[in-house]
Amino acid sequence: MSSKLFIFNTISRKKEEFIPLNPPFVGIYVCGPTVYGDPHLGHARPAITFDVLFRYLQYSKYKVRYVRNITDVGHLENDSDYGEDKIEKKARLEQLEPMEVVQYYSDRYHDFMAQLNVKKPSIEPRASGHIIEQMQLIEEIEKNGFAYTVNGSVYFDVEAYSKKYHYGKLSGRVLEDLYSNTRNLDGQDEKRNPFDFALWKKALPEHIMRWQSKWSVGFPGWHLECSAMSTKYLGDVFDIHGGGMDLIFPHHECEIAQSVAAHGKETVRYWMHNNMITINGQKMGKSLGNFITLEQLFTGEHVVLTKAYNPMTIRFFILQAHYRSTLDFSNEALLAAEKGFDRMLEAYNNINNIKPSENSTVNISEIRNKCVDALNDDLSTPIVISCLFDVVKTINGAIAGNEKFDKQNIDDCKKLFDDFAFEILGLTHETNITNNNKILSEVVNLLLNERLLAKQRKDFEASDRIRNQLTSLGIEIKDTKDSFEWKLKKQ
RNA sequence: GGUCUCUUGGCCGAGUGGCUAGGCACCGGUCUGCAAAACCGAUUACUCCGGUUCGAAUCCGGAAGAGACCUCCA
Repeated sequence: MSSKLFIFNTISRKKEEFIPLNPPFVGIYVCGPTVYGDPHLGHARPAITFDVLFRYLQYSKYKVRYVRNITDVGHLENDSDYGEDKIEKKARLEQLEPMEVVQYYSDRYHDFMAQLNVKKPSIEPRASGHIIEQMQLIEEIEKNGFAYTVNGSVYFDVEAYSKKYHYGKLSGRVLEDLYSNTRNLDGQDEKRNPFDFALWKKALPEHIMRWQSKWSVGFPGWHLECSAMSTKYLGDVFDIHGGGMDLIFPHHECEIAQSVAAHGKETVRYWMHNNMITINGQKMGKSLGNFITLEQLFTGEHVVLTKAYNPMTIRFFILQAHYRSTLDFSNEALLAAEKGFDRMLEAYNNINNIKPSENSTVNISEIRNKCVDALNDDLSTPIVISCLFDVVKTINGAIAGNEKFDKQNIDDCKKLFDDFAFEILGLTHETNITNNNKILSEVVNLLLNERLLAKQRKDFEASDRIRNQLTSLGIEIKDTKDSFEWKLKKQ
């Protein structure tokens, strides 16, 4: 089978072989969060998707520079007419500096991403730290004749641009359609055309974040930061740009236009977009009241959840779907994922209990090849997981005596999980609470030894009483031939 | 309204022109004093209507339903 990585390039709408510009180096830029709100499921999906890409490329011996930005400028506009940002409102009410809000939610984001075992990017630039670069970019665009200034605000001239280049090539938009379909919102009379977008915006008196520029005291347009920061850290042309599908238009379309307008060429070679998340089949949205933050997920405090889910369950669940499919969250689906993932870890822990035999009935290298092929086929993590479950089945079969592993199989099997489940998919073993709490562990062993004695003298009433009480406390008991095993069940 | 995408068994979710992933649930069996776990086995699919084909859930056309985006909002 092929050992080449293919990824779906949004701009060509095809799977393309991934060939880095300067191997072994790979540059990736992913749109990170706007840190004015608590991190939610919509943040987890791109973070995990591109984390797996990052991990897989590193596993494949590439030297990857992964840049994921923090947006902390441009969205603080204090517009009391409509659509006021709740966080901004809160910041204002509590008399916080915008940077305090930014710091708080950046920390929250980092904390939750760490819980999801998302690796830190190589560079995490902030828009507010790159105002000069953004101004320089505007000047380039201006110099090339693709921008105009009105009342201290600078706008990108889409019409001028589209005479020379193709505006809409990423999203498939047609300019003529945009003429007729773009809504006319208030406060847009400065623009020549409704689809023009701001490069620099003059600050209103009540606007908090503002910088001096040659055009006005103001702030950069919201598409600009990614164009400026990606090329600053990854070069004029770089390999992969990722983000959520909702960013394709207008955000990424505008990024392309800005870069081409400034440099005369496109900067991104492969565009990758993850699909959205739904809750019980419905779009997740603040207005619909079905918005689930990561904190709510981890504590279980949300109407659609019956219990708390730990971060690895969420990660596992997200990876069970392909990143370009919509993924539906429901309590039932999460329960199923939790159980399945537990079973997988249980089997992994049981590898050590397999007694090696002379011959073998399993073929681990074949499954390993399937895993590699799956990842090479546009990061098909669901297939990798299904392959791992095939191994789970053979491990359990070996314990039950239906399969035979030789010494090499056992090592290969362990390596397979270590590489694919843990290193590349980034799942982690649960820390076994029995190891962390010696006293609990010894008390449970004590009780179960008493139960064993009761069983031996056929006092089943006593033995069942001990078992039932321990079970109701959340301890799962497994009887073996002459002994027992136990573990703590999740809440 | 425009552009695009999707529609798989009780639930989630892969996939390919014919050999019918995987997880969870359910059912039967093995094991067990009884359970649990595990193992073995069975059952339930491809929204609808046409067409292409020896053969389509997979390709083409149409219908219905769902979703995404349509500008300063991630």
